[in-house]
Amino acid sequence: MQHNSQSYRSHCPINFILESLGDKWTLLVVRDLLFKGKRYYGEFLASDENISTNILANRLEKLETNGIVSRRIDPEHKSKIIYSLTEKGKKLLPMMLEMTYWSSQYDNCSNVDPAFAKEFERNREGLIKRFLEMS
Amino acid sequence: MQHNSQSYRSHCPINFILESLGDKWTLLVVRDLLFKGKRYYGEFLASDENISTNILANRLEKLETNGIVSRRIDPEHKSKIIYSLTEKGKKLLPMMLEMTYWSSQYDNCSNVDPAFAKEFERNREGLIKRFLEMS
DNA sequence: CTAATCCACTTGTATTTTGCAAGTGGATTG
DNA sequence: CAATCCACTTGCAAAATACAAGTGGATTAG
Repeated sequence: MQHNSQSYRSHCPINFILESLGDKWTLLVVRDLLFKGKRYYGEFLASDENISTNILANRLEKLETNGIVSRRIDPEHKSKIIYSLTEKGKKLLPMMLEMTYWSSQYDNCSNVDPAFAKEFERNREGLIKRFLEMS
Repeated sequence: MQHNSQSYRSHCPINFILESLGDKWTLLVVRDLLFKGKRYYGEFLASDENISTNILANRLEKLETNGIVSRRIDPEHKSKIIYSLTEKGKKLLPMMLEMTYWSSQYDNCSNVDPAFAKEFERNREGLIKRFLEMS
């Protein structure tokens, strides 16, 4: 499941990120962690896109293997597991915001707050900082 | 193959971009158009990652359907087809540069020029403009 | 103390997508 | 006019995905 340096198709940076995150589900988990404050398996399962439980388990495992997500036991409920983003995971924020901005321009049913696009154009750095403090 | 507004799993912007571009191959084609000046089917086929010809044909079709890539006949060789990015496709550049920057930080075999990361940190807007003029 | 419930998964199976090899058909070149 | 180039298409085996059901340990309710 994990890559060693020889198993990559190439060392192009675009290819590198695609081999870690390039599928239809993985970034939805990152989104839930980054923007929606989700932390539990059951919370990811409950997202609008209806991810299946085996796919979710597999993606969380890959994300942990790749050092993007970490797991720990909830100290208050010892049968629960808390997922969170590592530093490496949090550094995906600027890319995620660019994705959000692009989609807000081209999805005519987008649920992005129109104020976001304006704020992003006007004060991108400030927005990034604010989101980082949140997460 | 194409989406209508009801067929999306959700209207989350991250989900929107994933449904257009979220797989292990599509963005490699965008990369070749954006950064490598490729224009012909055979050039995409020849990339380092070894995309299969049926997958390439399928992804080019989806990209065209989604308005990210356009096709025209090469006026100088009428049996050749030139692929190029639309405006919508070119607007993926900032996201692609964020991906490149992230990978350059975390792939220890990255082939990204170390000067890129420094320039990106120092003068992101200028870099984006320069790349856009190129493409 | 015990039964029911919650939680984070795992398992099984049908369907879909992918990867690989080979082939096609029209335009161009020699 | 035969060979080659180009942009695909086809067939098939292997892998990944979707959906439904089940599991096993910890917590809660009575």
